[in-house]
Amino acid sequence: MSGFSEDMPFFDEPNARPAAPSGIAARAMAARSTQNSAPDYLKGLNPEQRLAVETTEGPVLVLAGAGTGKTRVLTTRIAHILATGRAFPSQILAVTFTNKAAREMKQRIGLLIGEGNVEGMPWLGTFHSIGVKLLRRHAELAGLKSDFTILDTDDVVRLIKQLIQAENLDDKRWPAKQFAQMIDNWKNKGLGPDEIPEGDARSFGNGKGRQLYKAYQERLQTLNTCDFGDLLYHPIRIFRAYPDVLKDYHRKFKYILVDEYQDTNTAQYMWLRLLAQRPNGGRASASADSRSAEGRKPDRASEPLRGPHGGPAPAGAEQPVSVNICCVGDDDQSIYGWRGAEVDNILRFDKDFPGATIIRLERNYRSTAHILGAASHLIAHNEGRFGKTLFTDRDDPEDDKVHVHAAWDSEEEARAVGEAIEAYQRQKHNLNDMAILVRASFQMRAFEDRFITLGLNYRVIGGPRFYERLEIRDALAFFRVVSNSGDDLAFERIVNVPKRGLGEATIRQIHDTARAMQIPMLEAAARLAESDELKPKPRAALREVAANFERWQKALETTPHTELAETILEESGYTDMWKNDRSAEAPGRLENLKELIRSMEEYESLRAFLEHVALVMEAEQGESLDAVSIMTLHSAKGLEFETVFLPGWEEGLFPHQRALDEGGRSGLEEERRLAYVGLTRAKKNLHIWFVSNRLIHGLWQSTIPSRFLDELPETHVDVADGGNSYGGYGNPYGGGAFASGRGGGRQNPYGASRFDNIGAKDQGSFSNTYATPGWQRAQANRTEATDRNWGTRSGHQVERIGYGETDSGYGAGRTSVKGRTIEGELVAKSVADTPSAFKLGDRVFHQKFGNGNIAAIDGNKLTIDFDKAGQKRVLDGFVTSV
DNA sequence: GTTGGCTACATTTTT
DNA sequence: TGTAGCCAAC
Repeated sequence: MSGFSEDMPFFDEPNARPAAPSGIAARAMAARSTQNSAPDYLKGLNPEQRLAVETTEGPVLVLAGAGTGKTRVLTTRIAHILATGRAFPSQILAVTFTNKAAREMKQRIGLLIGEGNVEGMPWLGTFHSIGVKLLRRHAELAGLKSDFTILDTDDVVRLIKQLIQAENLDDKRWPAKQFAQMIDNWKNKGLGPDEIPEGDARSFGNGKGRQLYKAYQERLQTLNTCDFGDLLYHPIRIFRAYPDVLKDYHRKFKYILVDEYQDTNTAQYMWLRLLAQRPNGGRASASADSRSAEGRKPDRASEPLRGPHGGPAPAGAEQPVSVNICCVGDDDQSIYGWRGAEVDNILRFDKDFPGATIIRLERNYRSTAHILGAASHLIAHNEGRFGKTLFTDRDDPEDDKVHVHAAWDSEEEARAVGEAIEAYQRQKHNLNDMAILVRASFQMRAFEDRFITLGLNYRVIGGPRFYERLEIRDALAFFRVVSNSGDDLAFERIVNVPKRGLGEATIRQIHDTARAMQIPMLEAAARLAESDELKPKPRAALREVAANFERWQKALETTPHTELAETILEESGYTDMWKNDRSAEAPGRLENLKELIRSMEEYESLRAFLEHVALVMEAEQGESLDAVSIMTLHSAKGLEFETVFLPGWEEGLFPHQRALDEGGRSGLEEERRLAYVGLTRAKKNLHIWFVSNRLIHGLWQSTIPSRFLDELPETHVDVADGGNSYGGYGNPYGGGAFASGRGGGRQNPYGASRFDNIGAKDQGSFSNTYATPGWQRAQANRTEATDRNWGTRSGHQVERIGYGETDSGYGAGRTSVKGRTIEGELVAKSVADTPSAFKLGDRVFHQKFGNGNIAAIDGNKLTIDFDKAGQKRVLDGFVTSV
């Protein structure tokens, strides 16, 4: 039943501690016992870090502030467990959130313990990759075969769309994408179709939500596939339904480590608890030093699994005891609440794992005292946190304060940031050491434009990835069908690629046949090709397709997979299709296909490769180029840079209006944590910017400085760009003007911000950048540079890490302006319906663009021909009659 | 099967 | 304002 395979030798291991491993570990132990001095790997740890490493038994929560050596603690802890012979590698489970983190840990552990020296590695990976590993072993318990494939989000949406249509629902009214999101949310909470709240079920598809969810799960099963959520959800269900399976894992894993615990969602939490909590008296807790038993409080002990449907722990009435679980995280860096992460998981750790040791890492090795001071002061405005105060011994009077700058609008902001970067560059700073971290991706555009004109190398990180490119998906679809002929979604994607004259009608017919006979579409296609139900042309085409796949599937056993992959792309006519394509992207796509084949070499089989692609969506990129990084604050988590620029600190953008509207106070707190993450990325230099005018949805809006600026402590901040009255530092951090209630209706309740007047000095300088040659060149260049993933223009290089050809939308910003105060006036009303007080041809004045004549009026939106700035659309509230 | 015009929408994103 | 996605028309 348990289906353990050969690489789990521990079943024969004695119950007692394993014999000490060989190699470095043994030497470490020897060194320890003979000289009574710490082994090498412990050297250089501070006392808290060392405590976190050496407290191996019982539940431990390490609250690791930004830059306090979190990864080091985790990896050293693993090394320590191994070196002291507490466990074999295979008895350690280490979970991370991202592949990047997993990779980094693997590397570091390899360095610490010497790769060749230990038999096997710990189970180290992302929740999802470990989920796959588990699920492959017990696939049959989830109604799958062990060679199941993993669908990507695109497939999921297409599948759901089919189901919605099959239910005769209007797929416009009930968007598949939305439902996919709902399913994902449910799975993130560990909810199956029968467990979702009635309200949820009713809210979609004329009350057919539950039915659709069920149909979806059934469909996945017949296709022998999983979605991402299933990788967590199935193991949880298996653990619950088959206690003996779970028990095997209880015996297996003696030590569990979790990275970024603040980001766990409910499902991940359940998964962890199932693995970590075991029946009392079980031998699994034998190694515990009894701390966990002693300190147990009654409250949660009888409630083994929290959550709406957290059934009883498999062990029944026995009191659960947790293993040696060590979670590392930082509640102040929890920024993924919007996708289901529960900060609460970390805040409640000591209740969930009674008797937990909590260790704080507060000594920061990254940033200057000014940066830390600013960050700490800001984050202190949040309630509901463990409370940590980062400190550093560093005390260099040369260190710069945190700079706050004002700019008139986003262009000026980009220009000024560009200048600052060039200034640093002149002081021999590397571009690689600088980063611009934005709240929303639409902000990136201004910087890109500017840097292209300047010829400044930059690198955009984030966005759609390698595997999401059209040609990669197509190629993978071919491979998937070869690997799993039941993968109808992949089949549908490529039956008619390249074009073979198989239109909708034929595909429908294949579909229907497949459904009727309960066979995969590929097989149905093969049968149809042999029948006379089709017209000669599609029939011949199908016959060829079927013959191709049959041949490739046979070849799978005999041909090396890279070779086969190449053959498939050749024989299917796919490569030719792009070779014959004259469009600009075609060569790049062929290049990507080559890259794909090349990357397959590292994997031992086609299946292994497909799994890798499904789980690891990032394209690994060399960073040979010296370039400024531009990315969102979210993707900056975990990174550090010498110099950091944080533009766009304005109300509505940061904190984002939507976070405020939808998340209320907790939304605001998450935004604040995001700000904290941003601040703490900087090692030495930190520059924050805000503008007074921003173009949002094509309209110029006046903005007010972010409340977060007022939350920065005066002592560590230097407000740059002098020359104007900032109204002194009156009411610096406005004592909780917004600390109560959820945002309140009005946006600027702390009116007396010390930043209110900054930027005003620019009034009257109608910098007409649009008309400059520079701007126009930037426009022209932009298209060219962004069309390719790698644009090389006259020595200037642009790198897009993870960006595919779909340059996913710049347009973004704020959805609604309701309730938003602009220059002291509530705009909501005027946006809605108040007709403009102006007439066509009126002469008006605008702060940014100067004088002009009204060319068109659309409600309160005016199109104005400005004398200098050309035609612009602005809200009527921003112009005055002349 | 492609193309153009229309509409809806515009935060963050991993796996 | 920009764009993606969809449908109707060639």
